[in-house]
Amino acid sequence: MENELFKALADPTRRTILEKLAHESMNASTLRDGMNISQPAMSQHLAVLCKARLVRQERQGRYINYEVDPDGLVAIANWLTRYRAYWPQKIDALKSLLEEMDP
Amino acid sequence: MENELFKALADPTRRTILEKLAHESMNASTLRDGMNISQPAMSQHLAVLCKARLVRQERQGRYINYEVDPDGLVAIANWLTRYRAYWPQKIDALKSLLEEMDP
DNA sequence: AAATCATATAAGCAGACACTTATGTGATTC
DNA sequence: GAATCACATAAGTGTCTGCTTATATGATTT
Repeated sequence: MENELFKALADPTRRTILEKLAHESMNASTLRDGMNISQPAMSQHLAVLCKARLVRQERQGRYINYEVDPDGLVAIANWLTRYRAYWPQKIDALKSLLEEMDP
Repeated sequence: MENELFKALADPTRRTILEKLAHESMNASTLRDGMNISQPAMSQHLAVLCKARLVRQERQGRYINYEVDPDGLVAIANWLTRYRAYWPQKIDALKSLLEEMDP
């Protein structure tokens, strides 16, 4: 759902979590390193991100490994397409996005 | 600022306003048509959207005309580029985004 | 210049949200 | 199978947010 997606992204702590996961998948405890946040808080944030399909989990023995879920990102891109008429002529941001993808 | 951007988009009423403006620029009073919302509420929402650079205003005689501001949209696209490694092979959403733009 | 009309601000309130501590669950290891 | 360890849920609290009504601002029109 669209609302869950944007609400999930509205919190800076969750965006930080997402960015960390984009760099490397890891479990919840490792995610906490360097972030001044309690264990339940991290658990709650991850639940919100999972529900928004921005993150997905996969049990890995004793730990649960969290990783970026492309589904949520695609949903944002889809949302952005509604405003394609308003892109400026120079779309550097989109250009770089494209260069990384196979046509 | 990134936080203002996502917080602005986190509210469904504001996303509705943005979508209406994407279809056609208009003033605040016209925007209210069909939306069960008070005049001050609309004014406050527009202020938030303007601050996030998703909407810009331009006085037009007696009215103020509001329109989509590409700056905010580009900022989202920029943010998305951080996760380009996670795009799936089939990127229909992005494809359609590109097809509308001149290379 | 006075009146009018579109928009902005003030003040206050109810609900949502992010955080905490305490406790529960559930898989793994010894 | 009992202990352990990662993670989830419960319950409570302060703050933020979006809404309202009332009032102010500020440009336009007569």
